[in-house]
Amino acid sequence: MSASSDRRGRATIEDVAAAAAVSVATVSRSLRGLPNVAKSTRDRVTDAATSLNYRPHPSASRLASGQTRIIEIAVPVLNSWYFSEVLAGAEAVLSECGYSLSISAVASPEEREKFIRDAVAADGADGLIMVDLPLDELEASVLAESRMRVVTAGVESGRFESVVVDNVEIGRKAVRHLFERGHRRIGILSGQSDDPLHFTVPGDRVVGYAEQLTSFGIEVDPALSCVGNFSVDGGKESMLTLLRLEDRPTAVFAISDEMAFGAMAAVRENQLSVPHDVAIIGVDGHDLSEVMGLTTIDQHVEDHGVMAARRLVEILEGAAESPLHLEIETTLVVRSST
Amino acid sequence: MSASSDRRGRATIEDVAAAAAVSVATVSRSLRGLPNVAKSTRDRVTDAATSLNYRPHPSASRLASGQTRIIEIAVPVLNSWYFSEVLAGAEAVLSECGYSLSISAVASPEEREKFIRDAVAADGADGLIMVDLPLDELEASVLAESRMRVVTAGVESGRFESVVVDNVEIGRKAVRHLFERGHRRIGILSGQSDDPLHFTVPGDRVVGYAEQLTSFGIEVDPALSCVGNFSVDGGKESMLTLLRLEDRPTAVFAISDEMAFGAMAAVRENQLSVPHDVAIIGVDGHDLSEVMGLTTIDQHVEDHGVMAARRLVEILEGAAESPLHLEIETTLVVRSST
DNA sequence: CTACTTCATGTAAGCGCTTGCATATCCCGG
DNA sequence: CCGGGATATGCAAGCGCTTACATGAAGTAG
Repeated sequence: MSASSDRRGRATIEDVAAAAAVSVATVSRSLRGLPNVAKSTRDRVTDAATSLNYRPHPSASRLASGQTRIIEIAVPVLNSWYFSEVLAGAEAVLSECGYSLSISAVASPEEREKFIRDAVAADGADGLIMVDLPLDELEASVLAESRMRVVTAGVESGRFESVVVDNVEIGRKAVRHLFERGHRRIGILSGQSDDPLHFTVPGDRVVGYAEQLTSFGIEVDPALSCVGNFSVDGGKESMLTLLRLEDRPTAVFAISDEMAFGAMAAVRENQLSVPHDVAIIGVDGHDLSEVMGLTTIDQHVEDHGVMAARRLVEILEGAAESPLHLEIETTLVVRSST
Repeated sequence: MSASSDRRGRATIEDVAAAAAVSVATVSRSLRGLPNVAKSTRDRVTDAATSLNYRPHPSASRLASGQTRIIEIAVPVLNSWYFSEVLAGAEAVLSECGYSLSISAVASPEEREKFIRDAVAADGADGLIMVDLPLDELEASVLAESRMRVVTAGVESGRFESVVVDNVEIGRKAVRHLFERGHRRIGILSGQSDDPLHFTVPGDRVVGYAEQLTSFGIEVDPALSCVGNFSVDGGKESMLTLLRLEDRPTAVFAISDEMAFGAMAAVRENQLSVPHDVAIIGVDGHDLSEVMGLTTIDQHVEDHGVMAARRLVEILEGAAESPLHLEIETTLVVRSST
């Protein structure tokens, strides 16, 4: 109505100031809850802001304050059960705390390196959550020197806080469970363990598997170890390979539930039954594991996101930062597949 | 080293200008590829920028230019197969085109309304993709009056471009397929169809189901219709209900693959077999449908995200905007469940 | 050789906020 | 009745860019 709404739609802090008959400084202070504002003034400002449907312009306040209230989150891929759980957990706490979440898919180590350089140089976020993206020395120091606070999830980084699970223990747990069920010939479907800087999770689980077997006095048979690619298909292919063995395993540890699903399908396709002919245990606590009757080691994935986000917010709001590694407990959920 | 790197880490446009011995205006023009810059100058500037590892400060250039190169994407939930596929598709094209992706989970109509008001008032993005979030009249006009360009996915909005599938046709297709397989008593597992402003997809699929049955001269039996909640568990529960019927269906149309998975589990739990006792068809083209042997109507979900993002970018780069509804074809994939 | 174009570059005014500092007001004890 | 410390508010200088406009340097035609 009045002359204030000239600039198509958006009300600025000046409009509010005019409406409340105060200076823009007072509006800024009032709206952000800073001290030394008279109650009556603050009310007047709040009313004016409300009636104008005013929101501070994000870019302007970011530029002026140097804080963006944006959190970047980088994941290897988006369309995967695991990462969308993490994302969901992180989003819930971040939006609750008034942060925006900006996501990027960072598939390869090259992309990762570029992502980090760009992110740091552009300086567009207050914080960064790296999910299952191991950092090399250079990347870590580039990040450490930036204004951004960093929390990693899924992998430890040494220089930043992280939320992790004990993947070695997961491997042990799985073997222990199968051993208790009477299995002695235990196979494993793992992920690609080639590049330690690409993805360390599979390696650790394999280590735990081998460790526990050894401590049970069982020799680790390389023939029983198959490398899939963390996918349903990968699990299926690998399982088919194992089934073709003369002396095939009586139980199989799939290092992810999705691989386990593939494995179950492979077993059934061979007219064999789970768990009678082959017992299968997975890792994740995937939505579908219950309905599939899959025994799994639940790693409470959504909590990874929740914890990482929570910790990052704490750090940003001033909590002491210590390169501590928050460990999420895993729980064995026994179902009909073992 | 030199006096330029005073401001902890970040190089500003002034540093670049100084290094290249030109004005900041020239740096800006050079780096953004604007015309009227001598080749030699542009090279000098580019070199300086590279060696300083300079990136324009996002907030500053956003404030000055009025463009953010941020796209908001709102989905009902993040941890769902469907939405993470959409997200993955959108992210791929947006990052390719140099946009950042900011995500929000918007669960209820109330949150949706708040989300829209905030987004418009804050004016923090150039564009917005609303996935499976129907807009009421007021919301649509609030959005229409904003600076943001909007594309919807999953639902048509009338006022904005959208990418959709023909959900009625999906219902028909499913019934047609089951009919051709000889089934006459066909049940349906649908989602909650109560609130048309909450989610319209289930309703349309039910309509197609009913339509096709009718046109085959089969009366629609309300007893064969069960409302789940788009989840595996929902599908399982609903299926159990149907199985308890005296005259149970010989085939069931689950309006999502995840519900179909639940249904398959329910059937097996009753010592019955799929497809012998009950045939099941789903919708989605879920990653696991192949391994589960589920017949499904693939709706190429990732493409929804790709198309929505692509169209939004086109609009932002100046393409004519027409409230057209880009329709993604669906394809029946027959497997062992029918 | 001059007048008029073009093209290249610089100048400076914002963009809408935040925030350090200055100013004004009020209340209290002496 | 006055000085001084709180408390409340305003002033104005940025934050790091973009961009309209002014200026300068060449080139071109008459």
